[in-house]
Amino acid sequence: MNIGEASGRSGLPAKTIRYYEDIGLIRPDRGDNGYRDYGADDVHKLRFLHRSRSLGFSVEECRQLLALYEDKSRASADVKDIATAKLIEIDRKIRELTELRRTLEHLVHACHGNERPDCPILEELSEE
Amino acid sequence: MNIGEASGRSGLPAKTIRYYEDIGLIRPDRGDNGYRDYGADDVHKLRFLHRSRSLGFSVEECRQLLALYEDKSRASADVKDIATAKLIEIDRKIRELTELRRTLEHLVHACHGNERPDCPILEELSEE
DNA sequence: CTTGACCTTCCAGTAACAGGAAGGTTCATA
DNA sequence: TATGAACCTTCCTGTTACTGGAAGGTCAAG
Repeated sequence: MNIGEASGRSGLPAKTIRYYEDIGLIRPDRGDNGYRDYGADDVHKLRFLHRSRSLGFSVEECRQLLALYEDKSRASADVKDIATAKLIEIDRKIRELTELRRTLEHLVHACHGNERPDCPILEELSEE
Repeated sequence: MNIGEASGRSGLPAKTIRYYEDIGLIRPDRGDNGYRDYGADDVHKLRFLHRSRSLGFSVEECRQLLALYEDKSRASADVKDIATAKLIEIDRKIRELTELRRTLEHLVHACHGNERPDCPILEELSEE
């Protein structure tokens, strides 16, 4: 498929997809007309990139995560180490998002009006 | 306190803190010597910025989130709208992180060796 | 066979910092 | 009192991860 369809299916702008090719993240085939030609597996990778980028992982981290998929012989210890480190990082992000959510919900529902600016939530945020 | 201590307490590099001042996110006092002087509430805001940035919110989104704290009369509907939109976004991020975690864990523990590259996880990732 | 919607490369701009130079301030120590 | 380390300041440049736009080739429909 062309880049437009790959863009539509992955959610990434075509510009970004070309950029990811520039920096060597994805290597689509080329048709005789010079157009990029994406397969279903490319779209999977693009989706994955879209997600992990939006979740605060850097492009280099995404490159590592992607390597976990592409490594055919995933037995090596360093690959496992990377994955384990990412798992810890993901858990931390989930915890922080959950806290952020609680804080925000508190602000919206409970803390309306006059009990500011010395709202206890600000204190709460400074913990840990 | 000076910027160094504010940096230590918030986890943000001093460079970043100065940048956030440049773009109008935080307005610390200045001492007679020209040094920036941060209060405890400033540190709270910096912590908050640190977190929300690392979770994939843009600086402009962080500015909105911060406005929720700073808005003394938080009765206005648009502020509530912003907060509600952020809550939805946070929920989505949590869901996606949870999926990413599951995927990664699967890769590390279950999917080792030869069942690739047509691993079912890639199919799974393409859903939704 | 032209029109519009694709696609291409290339170059410039933006966002969100990070590094480093050049210089002022503060504080412990000699 | 002086000197040196460890702070701080502004300013300017560089990097990352895109984004927009120009200039031009391709393709399917009318």
